[in-house]
Amino acid sequence: MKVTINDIAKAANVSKSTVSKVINNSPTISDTTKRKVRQVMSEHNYIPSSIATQLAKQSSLSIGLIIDMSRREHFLNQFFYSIIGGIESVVANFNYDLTIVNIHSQRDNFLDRFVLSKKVEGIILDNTLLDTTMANQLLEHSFPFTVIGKMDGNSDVHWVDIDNELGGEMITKHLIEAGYQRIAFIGGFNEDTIFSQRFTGYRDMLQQYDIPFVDNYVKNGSGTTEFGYESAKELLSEEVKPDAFICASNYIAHGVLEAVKEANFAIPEQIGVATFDNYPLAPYMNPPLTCLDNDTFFLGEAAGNLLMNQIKKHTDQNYQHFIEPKLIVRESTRKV
Amino acid sequence: MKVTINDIAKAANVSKSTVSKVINNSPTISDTTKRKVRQVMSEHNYIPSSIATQLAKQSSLSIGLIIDMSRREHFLNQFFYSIIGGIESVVANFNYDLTIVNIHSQRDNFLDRFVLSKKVEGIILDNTLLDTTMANQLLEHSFPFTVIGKMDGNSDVHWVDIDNELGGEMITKHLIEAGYQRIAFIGGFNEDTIFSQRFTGYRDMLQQYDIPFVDNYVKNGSGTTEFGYESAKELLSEEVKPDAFICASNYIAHGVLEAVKEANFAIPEQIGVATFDNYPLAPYMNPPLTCLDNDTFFLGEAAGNLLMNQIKKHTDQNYQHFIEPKLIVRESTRKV
DNA sequence: ATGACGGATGAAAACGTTACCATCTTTAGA
DNA sequence: TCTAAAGATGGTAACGTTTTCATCCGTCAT
Repeated sequence: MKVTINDIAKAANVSKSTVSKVINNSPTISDTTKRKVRQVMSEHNYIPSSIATQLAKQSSLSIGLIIDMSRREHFLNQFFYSIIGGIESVVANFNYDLTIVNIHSQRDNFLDRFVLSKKVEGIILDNTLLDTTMANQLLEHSFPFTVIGKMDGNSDVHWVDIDNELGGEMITKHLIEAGYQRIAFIGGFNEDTIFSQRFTGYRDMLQQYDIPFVDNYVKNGSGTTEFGYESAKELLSEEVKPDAFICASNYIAHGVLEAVKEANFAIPEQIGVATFDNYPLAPYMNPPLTCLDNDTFFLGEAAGNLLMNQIKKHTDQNYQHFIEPKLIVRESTRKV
Repeated sequence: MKVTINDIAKAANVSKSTVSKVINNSPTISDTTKRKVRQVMSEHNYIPSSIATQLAKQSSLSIGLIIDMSRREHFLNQFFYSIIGGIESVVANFNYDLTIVNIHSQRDNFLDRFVLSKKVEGIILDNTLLDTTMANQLLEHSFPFTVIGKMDGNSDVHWVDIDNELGGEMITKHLIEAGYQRIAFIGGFNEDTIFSQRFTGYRDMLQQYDIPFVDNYVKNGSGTTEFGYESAKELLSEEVKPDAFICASNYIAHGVLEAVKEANFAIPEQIGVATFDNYPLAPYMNPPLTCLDNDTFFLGEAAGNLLMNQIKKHTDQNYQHFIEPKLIVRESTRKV
């Protein structure tokens, strides 16, 4: 029924070692033999068993990406597609495959079943998914893993993250240099460390430019469009209004945009609006929105490289690092 | 170094057959032996090798999802996350894992290397990715596969698809019943079979209600915001204007919305706007957009079930079927 | 007391490769 | 002509499980 290396060996009148060497294109096999064996292989429709090869070579040629599908708001999820694209592009170079594992449908035994059993040779996961116990277990087994998202404290773990604090600085600096004076920050920045990092960048940059930090200009709430709308409306009705809004998400930005238009202020001439996390429709808003663009494909690549270097035991000089976001300036902040 | 089943057997003073049976919780092993062996296993930090198990059991417990990352506009890509979620949720029930393979970075040998070598036991792919050659090869090897997207002609292949024609009918019917009379269809419907299916549904429903089909009300071009804007602007400047727009994508819808507002028509009172493919920001548009919602998670589940049934050799009575889209009515079409 | 049976366990053969080392055949150099 | 080295190929032991039988040992019915 199923054709194996033995069948080929017999049919080609050689030993199975020879067949194996032909498969792996060993230089010690003569060209004539190679031709003959390959001929027989294709006549018999022979494909070597991946699993047997894995066992003999002691390598599964796959890595795992751990996610939690139950959390819709998860960072990894939001940029899932491009992060995967980045990871895939690097592991494919090594002939590795990428297996997705939903930690939520595996909860307890996923480490044993999937990881330590060596079904994959390394894993990539989000920092919110990695608790101390798991980290220790992985380190203990010296099982290769890479974290997406900054890890404090543990100098052994490899991680890569978007530099959100820098992002906060960049977007703030841009607004200041564009001529805006009273910059508000609308976000749910306490819910999530990402937001609080961005907020820190915002505050630091104000200070750097000697612009007073106005407590009231910072709105902290849910990340909804309604919240953005209400916050902007409220701020715009004050004596001394902000002349620019930094929005923590595109949902918030939509609300802010509405409120500003409703109050009949011109964007960007009177009010500037910028938001984090560039998204496909941002260039098509009215006006097109200035955004911070996180190169999540590159983030995936970086994570993939960090992991593959561990697996291949290449030393990685810089295994904890940030990726710079890019500022994409569009109409919504072109004051001049 | 690495602890195997033999080490456990020795340490527990039993044969490795016994250890194996304990691992698989065979009922023929006495409770005392089970306890003893389990004790030893955990003392030695023993985890059975997944690969060896795969070889012995002749089963890899994984399936593959084939995608083409180079095509950003790809249907599978657009709803990647929720489709994956659906697939994962069903395969996880069978203890299977999901491996993502980018056909683009594998082009030639992916079938041999990944599929026929049995690295995965079945695959799921998009109908645009499956040419006749590949289909025949898979069928010839009786390798389980399931297609996302309708397949004409071949009665053997398992597929599941969103019923786009029905979707076109539903959205058109809704507009008609909401009281709109002259419904335009803005899309790039020739580029893609999805759009042409939707267009068919639109035309059929007009006919069903004896509403004349106005050639000029159908705009066929690129799927961009600009195209939507220009099309709507043009149509709104005509003698007999449309009073409703069906947009093939949310990009187009943005453009249409702009043009309608600019021309100072009230939505939904004077002009109705509806679009395909519900997206997160749709409820937060001004006004919130009526959309067709494709339950892509469910689509993933359906594909997963189709595939697992093949792998488990359960006969599937209905292995070619459509999934009904859902209409989500929002402000943009609430004429009354 | 004996035979049959059922419950536990073990021995050994798969599963389908790779990799090490030995062997055999040429070929080149002296 | 002989020897050493290089070039091809094969034998066999891994790789780490599962699975099929066979065996052993009590126990129970006759």
